Amino acid sequence: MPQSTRLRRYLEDELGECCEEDVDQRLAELEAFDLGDDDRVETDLGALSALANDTRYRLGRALHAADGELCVCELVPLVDVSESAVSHALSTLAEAGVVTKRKDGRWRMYRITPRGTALLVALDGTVSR
Amino acid sequence: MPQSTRLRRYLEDELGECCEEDVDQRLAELEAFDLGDDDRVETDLGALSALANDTRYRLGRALHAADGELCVCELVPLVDVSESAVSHALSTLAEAGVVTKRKDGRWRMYRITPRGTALLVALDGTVSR
DNA sequence: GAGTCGATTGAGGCACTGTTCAACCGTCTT
DNA sequence: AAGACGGTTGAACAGTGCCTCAATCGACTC
Repeated sequence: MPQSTRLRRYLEDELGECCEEDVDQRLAELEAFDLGDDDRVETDLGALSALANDTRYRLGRALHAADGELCVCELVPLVDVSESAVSHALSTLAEAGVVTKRKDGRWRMYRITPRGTALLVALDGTVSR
Repeated sequence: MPQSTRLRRYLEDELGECCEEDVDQRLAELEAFDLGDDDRVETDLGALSALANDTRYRLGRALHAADGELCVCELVPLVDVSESAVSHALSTLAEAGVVTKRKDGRWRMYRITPRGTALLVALDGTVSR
């Protein structure tokens, strides 16, 4: 963490003039927030980014509502893009761990994962507030 | 929903040859998945998009870990971008309902919202699966 | 094995995102 | 009132993202 005189000033202000020690402790606390390991961050960003798109969000919603497998041909009519776009979208979702993919003859079946479900439930549980 | 002969074929296949009635019912079910009202979708996409960026995600994490208000000057050292970028990022997060903003003299305080917390907790509860 | 079908893949183009830089806005100090 | 300070805002530009089109692949049918 680079030196930040502004931060130091703020902390001295907030913690009162008490002592240098408290300021240092707070600086250490703040520094600790930073240590999300990068793999974890990348994975989380992947999941969030995957759902952060109209098409993919709607596909996720459909799979969540279906509460089971859906075939690509069932998903295509639910969104307003080409079949190719749906395939791209499902691929992105799968790579992000939001859905799983299964072959069944010439049909491809998709199912939402616990992670995808958890994110949608989190949104449902916090509507407008 | 546009006509989809492929879908109809799939449903007849899956449901067995039983009867036309079941196929129609299934089609109605699928159609029902679609009716997420658009405002809701937009809001959800806003929240997901807000967190789907390295800088904003880390800021959200820090505010979540802090479990209370943090000042901009405390957040700047935690991410590797300019102070201006942090301001932009916090503004985006606030507009998306992921954080709240409060003025305190010349300091600006930010705090994570229940919605932001819920999303991060959802991710934490579903690591690598 | 030729043809059909469901679905995926890659290329290309346009729109959007995220950052920095510079100017600016309130607040506090002196 | 002048200046310092914390923070925000807008413009500009590079980098991504998301879609469509065309080609392709594997599975099934005849």
